[in-house]
Amino acid sequence: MTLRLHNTLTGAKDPFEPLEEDQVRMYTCGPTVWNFAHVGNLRAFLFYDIVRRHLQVSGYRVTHVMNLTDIDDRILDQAMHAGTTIGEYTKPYAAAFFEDMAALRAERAEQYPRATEHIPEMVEMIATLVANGNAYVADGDVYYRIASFPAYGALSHLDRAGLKAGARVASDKYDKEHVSDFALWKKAQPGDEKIGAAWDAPFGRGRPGWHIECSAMSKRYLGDTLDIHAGGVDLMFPHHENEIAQSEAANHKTYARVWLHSEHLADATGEKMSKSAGGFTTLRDLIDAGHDPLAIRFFLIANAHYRSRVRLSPEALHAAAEQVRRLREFTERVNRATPADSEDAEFAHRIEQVRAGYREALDDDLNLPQGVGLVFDLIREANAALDADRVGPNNKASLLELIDEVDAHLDVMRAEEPGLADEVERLIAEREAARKARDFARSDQIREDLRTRGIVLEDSKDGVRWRRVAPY
RNA sequence: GGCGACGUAGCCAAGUGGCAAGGCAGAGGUCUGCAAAACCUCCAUCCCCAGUUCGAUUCUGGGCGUCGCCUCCA
Repeated sequence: MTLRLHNTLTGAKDPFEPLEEDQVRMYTCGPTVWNFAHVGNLRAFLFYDIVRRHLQVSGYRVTHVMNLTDIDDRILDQAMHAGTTIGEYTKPYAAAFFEDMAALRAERAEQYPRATEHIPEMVEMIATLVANGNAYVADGDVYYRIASFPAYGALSHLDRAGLKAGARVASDKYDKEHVSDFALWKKAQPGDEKIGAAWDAPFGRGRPGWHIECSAMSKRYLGDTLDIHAGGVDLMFPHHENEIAQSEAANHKTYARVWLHSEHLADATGEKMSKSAGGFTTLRDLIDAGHDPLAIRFFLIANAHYRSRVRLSPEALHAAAEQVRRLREFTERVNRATPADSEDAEFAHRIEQVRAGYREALDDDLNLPQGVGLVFDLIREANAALDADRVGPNNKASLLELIDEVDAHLDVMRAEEPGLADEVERLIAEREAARKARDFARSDQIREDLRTRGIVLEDSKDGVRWRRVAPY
């Protein structure tokens, strides 16, 4: 089965075929670094991670570009209030973004271009649009002339009439030909110089509008036509629509062949989590509350399909943590298992069935939740087989291969444990001595002490094992 | 007002025109010094009403409900 992806442009699951046979050019909308990313933002970023990983699993070389928006109205406001430059203001949030991504085990993109470092590319594209008649200068501002691009609205399936009715709050200070014309360049305002938010351009000193950065930077790093462009659903209109209008008018080429949009994360009340509405949750908040980043990763990528809304709740995070624990327990068990003398042919067949089913689920528009369901089925069967000593060397090898294939997406099973503190090892040894002496009061005392510190001991016939859990 | 999505067990969730995956929580059991882990067993007439069909949770229409986009937003 070949990879099929739900393309917003066609509204269907289309077979995926990149322009070049083995190479995928992917552009994804990254964070605006005006604040910490909230968990909803991170869901989208981890969605990109799954796309990227599955493309690699499928044999493609992936060039993935994710932008950092380090100039926009909110950043200007904040820097102004803080009495600093936009560069200084955004620095910690950009750093926090990379920390969050690392904590969530997202693979790094090939490029993370920043808007403020690509002003010349943007100015050049805007100049082209003006020269082509797709944009006009109005008192130092430059606007995109939507009337010049008939295909406008094709992605979001909104027609012009609908847009006009929707443009409610657009009557501002600007002098636009049409209410839904959007800014490519904004004339410098008093105060912009002081915070480092103004650049020279043929149409006057100012700063870029939001949408132009993606068109300019994707062209710079990936060329005129992208294989995949991904983002959250809320970017579909107007952001992605505007990108298409800009890029296709400037380059006269198809901008992106496949558009992928991930659904929102909802807060506990069921409403979309959003920065502007206030009351959003960051990764830091969840970690401070005792949640394991691996569980958060699992929840965000595997609890629900990427195109369905998912609600953040402590219960859901707990369930995810339990699933991660089970996956990791299983991985360790298979790793240390002593193979049986003979193979179980029927079990071998089951492993292959699940491997095939898992691949099919992922190929079917990245249905990770379905794939994971199959894996849990097999884990139960495999545990039973291990209990009965029916897992031969080949069976074991197949299981390990399956684990690797699944972990190529999940990346939670092989994630390393922090080393044991010497003191903890000493306590385990002391408890073993107590148990041998049948001093169970002392032995239970030690186990309980460790438990309160977040370490669980398990006795087995192969010796004592430990693992970390949330302390209580 | 326009466009769109969704409604599956206590909770999360996948899925299909033919007896409804998986996880969490819960109940009982096996194992264990006690636990833990693991395993076994149990736990759903798929929002409502019509229609199409031999047969619908799955298709069509209507209703109710929730949410998203149309405005900065992953």
